[in-house]
Amino acid sequence: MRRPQSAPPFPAPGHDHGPCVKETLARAAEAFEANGLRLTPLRRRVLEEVAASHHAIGAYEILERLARKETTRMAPISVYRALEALLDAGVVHRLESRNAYFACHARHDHSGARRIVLACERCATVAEVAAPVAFDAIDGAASDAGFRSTRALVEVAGLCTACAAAA
Amino acid sequence: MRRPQSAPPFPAPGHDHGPCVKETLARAAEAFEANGLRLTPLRRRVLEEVAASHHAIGAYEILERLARKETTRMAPISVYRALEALLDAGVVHRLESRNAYFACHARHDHSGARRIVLACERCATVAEVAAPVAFDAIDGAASDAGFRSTRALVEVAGLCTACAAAA
DNA sequence: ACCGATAGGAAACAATGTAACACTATCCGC
DNA sequence: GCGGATAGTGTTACATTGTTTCCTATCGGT
Repeated sequence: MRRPQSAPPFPAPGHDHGPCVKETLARAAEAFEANGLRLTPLRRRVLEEVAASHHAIGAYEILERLARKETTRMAPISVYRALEALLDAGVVHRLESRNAYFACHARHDHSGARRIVLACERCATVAEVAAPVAFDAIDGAASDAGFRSTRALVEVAGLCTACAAAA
Repeated sequence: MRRPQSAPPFPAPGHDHGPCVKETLARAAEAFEANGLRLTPLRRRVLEEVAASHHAIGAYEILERLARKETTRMAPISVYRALEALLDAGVVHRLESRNAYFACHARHDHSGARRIVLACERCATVAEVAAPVAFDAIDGAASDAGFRSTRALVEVAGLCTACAAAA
């Protein structure tokens, strides 16, 4: 059975992105609230930049974009601190293989984070999908090797639906 | 069936490391030869540093260790170029989640590279194991999402046999 | 001898990420 | 309301990781 997706992981090319951002911000507010933390203006601005697309974006790119909008240029550390808070809150993830950050566009459980990341090599769009079988197999292989795994990172490069069709 | 390993992926704590290095160097010479390239002194020295342990090591750490041995300090670019050649030859891999490099201590097929990387959080030892089921599951999940995958990166953090026993 | 491919030295730079310290804001218990 | 604890931010400087550019050398084939 081809497990159906409630929402397609890759957004349609010309989709209305407004709701994506809005929902992400709402989830962020919720997540911070739930941990007794605050979605401050700084964190909100950083999150807005990250969530502005379905691409992974570098920390300095965020810095650059905010600087263009805001007349004052903040220090890198400010962006990194905001990113850390957003990562902890689970509303932003890090694409390790590219040292970049992307917004989590779905309301899922991130304790455990057993989701794989798909990154399109052509359009740079990033999506996450659940893959329990894959993680079970990874844990099994690790365990067979006498390894007690605590966290598995899976990042897949390839072509998203639209780019595969275009190619 | 618990697929048996010809050699245990994690070396015994006090194992004789000499043969590991020797075999890795031999495989490197072979791999370069096969591609019409050369295992030059520089590349050999860099490889020796990487292969000196079963840990992942940073490029600048390699630079540092060579500088200590050699009176002359080379430029970072030299190490990076050597590493690139070694990566291409498949005798060194990169631990993406830590921006570090480790020697491949087994003679396996690198076209495709469907192996997962296990990195001990306590002793920093790195090992690779085959996990065809995991990669099949990853490809399946990607494909279900309409993603055509070309390369999957799997890095697992946890505790190796020895460290799990010690903990 | 000459050519193209391979290899590497030197200097500067680019990109990514942190440490240390000072300060303000907010919340909570009394 | 006061005082301490925690959370959040600014500023400066620094650390780590990786690259661009230009030039020189070496090797193998013709």
